[in-house]
Amino acid sequence: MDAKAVRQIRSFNRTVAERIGAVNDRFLHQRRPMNESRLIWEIGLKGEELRTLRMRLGLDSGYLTRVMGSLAKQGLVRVRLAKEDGRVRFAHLTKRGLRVRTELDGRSDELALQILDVLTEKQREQLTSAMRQVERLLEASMIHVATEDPTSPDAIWCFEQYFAELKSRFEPGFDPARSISAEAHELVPPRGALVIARLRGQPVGCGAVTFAKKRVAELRRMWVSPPLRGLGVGRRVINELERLATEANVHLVTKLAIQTETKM
Amino acid sequence: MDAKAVRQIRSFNRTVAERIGAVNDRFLHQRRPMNESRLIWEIGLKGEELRTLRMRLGLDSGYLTRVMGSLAKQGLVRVRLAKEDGRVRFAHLTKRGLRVRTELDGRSDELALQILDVLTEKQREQLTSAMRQVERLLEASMIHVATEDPTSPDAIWCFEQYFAELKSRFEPGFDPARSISAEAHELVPPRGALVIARLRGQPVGCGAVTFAKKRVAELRRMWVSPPLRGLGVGRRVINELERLATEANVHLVTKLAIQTETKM
DNA sequence: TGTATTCTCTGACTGCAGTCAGAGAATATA
DNA sequence: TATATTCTCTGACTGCAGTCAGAGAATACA
Repeated sequence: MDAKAVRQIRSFNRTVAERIGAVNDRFLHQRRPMNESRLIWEIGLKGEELRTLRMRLGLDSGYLTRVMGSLAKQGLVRVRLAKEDGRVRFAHLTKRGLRVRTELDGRSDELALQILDVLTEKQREQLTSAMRQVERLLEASMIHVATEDPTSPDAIWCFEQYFAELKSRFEPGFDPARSISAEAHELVPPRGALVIARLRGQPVGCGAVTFAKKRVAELRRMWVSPPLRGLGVGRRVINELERLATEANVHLVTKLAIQTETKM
Repeated sequence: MDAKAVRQIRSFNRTVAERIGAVNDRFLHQRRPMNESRLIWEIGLKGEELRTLRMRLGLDSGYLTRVMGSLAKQGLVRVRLAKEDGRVRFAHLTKRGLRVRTELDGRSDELALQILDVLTEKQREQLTSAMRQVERLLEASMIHVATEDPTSPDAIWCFEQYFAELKSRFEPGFDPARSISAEAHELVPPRGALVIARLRGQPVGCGAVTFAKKRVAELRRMWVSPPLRGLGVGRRVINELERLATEANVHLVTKLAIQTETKM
C-alpha cells in the first residue's frame, strides 16, 4: 500500500539530504570538532547551564567537561558557578565565541541564498510555499497524543488556552481558573481522562472526557493550537478519547465533538 | 533581500532534518560502523569495483581496504579480481550481505510509512505533491551550467537527444550522426562554444552558439531534458551563451533562442 | 622493451566520539 | 545532624574516522 507515496518520500529525502542536509552538517567537516560547534550553537546568546546542555545534546558529563575545557582554552566560552545552586555550572560565550556562532549561523543563510539565487521570483514563491506545506504535514506526523495528568503545568496551560478562546468567542465574565481546579479530579480514571497532543515535547492540543452517566461519556475541553488546525490533530485526540471511553465500557457523546470541531 | 524565504528554508531544513534526516542517518547510530553500512549500501545488488567505491564515498584507499576486510571477515562481502584489469578488485555482497542491505533499505520504508500513517488520504496526496515540487525546485538549484568540449561522449549524447527530438517533431529523413561530427569544430573557440547543464554530474541540457558572421552569433542545439523543463534551465543556458558571445564581442541572435524556447 | 601510471594493500599514525568508575563539593531530605 | 542525591570533574579506557608513506603487482604508454 502507498508504495508510490513511500517512493516519493524516499526520493524527496535523498534530494533534500543532498541539498539542504548540508546545512545540518554545518557542524561536521569543519576545522572544529563537531561537538564543539554544537555546544557553541546550543549555549546560545544568553548562556546555558551545563546540565541542560548535557541533556539536550545527550553528552556524557565527563566528556562535556573536557569539550568545554577545550572551548574555554580557545577563549570561546567562560564557565562560572550558577548563582542559586553551587553544584551547577553556567557557560556563556565570549565575544569571540559569539563571532564563531554568527559564522555558523551564516552558513545556513548562505546555502539558502544559493538555492534561491538561480530561481525566478515566481519559483521562489512556489518553493517556499511548497516547503511550508511539507513542513506542516511533516509536523502533523510528529505529533503524539497520550493520556496525561490534568494537574500538570502543561495540562493547566492547555486549559488556559481553551478557556481564553472560549472567553474571546463568547462573552466574558466567568473565571476559568476556578473551573480548572474544580474539575481536575473529574478528568482522571475512573471518572474521566485527559489526553494531550504534543509536538517536539510542547503541548499543542488537548481533549478530555468524563464518564458522566452510566455508559455515556461527555467530550470536553477540546483545544488545538491555531497554527496546527486543519491537520487532523483534533480528530486524533477524539479517536484516543473514544478508545479510552470504549475501554471504560461507555459510549462517547460525539455530538459535542462535532460542536467543538469548528475550533480545530 | 529574501529574508523571509531564507527563514522559510532554514525552518524547513530543521523540520526535515529532524523528521526525514533520520533516514539518512540510518547509517549512523547502529551497531555497525557507519562506513561499513555505507559500503554495503553502495556495493549494491550487482557488486562494484573498489576504485569506484573509493571515489563515490571519498575514502582513503588504505582505509577502504581495512573496512572491506572487516566486512569480508563478517561474511558480508566477497572481493575478487576484476576480469579485464588485474589491478582492479571487485566487491560483491554475499547472501548475508544482501540481507543486511535489505534491512537498511527497510528502515527508510518504515519511516516513510510512519509519516504517512497519521495522515488522511487527502493529506498524503498534498504531502507527496508538495514534496515533488520542492524536490523539483531544489534540483533546479543544483544544476550547473558550464562550457564543455563538443566531442566528449556527454556532449554527443546531448546532441543525440536534440536530434532525436527534432526528428520526432518534424519529419524524419536526415542523419543526425553525420551532422554531429561535421559541426563539432564549429562549437569551439574561436568559432563558437557549447555549454552543458548538469544535474548530479549527469547532462540534462545543452546549448551551442556559433559566431557565424561578423558580430553576429547563432544559437543552436538548445535541448533540455523533458522532466526538467519549465525550471529555467534553458534560460540559464542562453544566459551563459550570451555571456560567451559578449566576451567574443558578438551579438547573439536571440530570435533563434525564442524559437527553441518552446522545447525547454 | 623500459618506464610511468594505476590500483591495492600494509604499517604507523593522530584525533574525535563515546563510556565507565570513582571522587569531591554543594544541596536536598529525613 | 546524618544521609542521600545532584552535579561536576579526573583518569583510564575502547573504537571509529581519517591521513600519510611506501611497497608490490598489473597495466598503459612511449
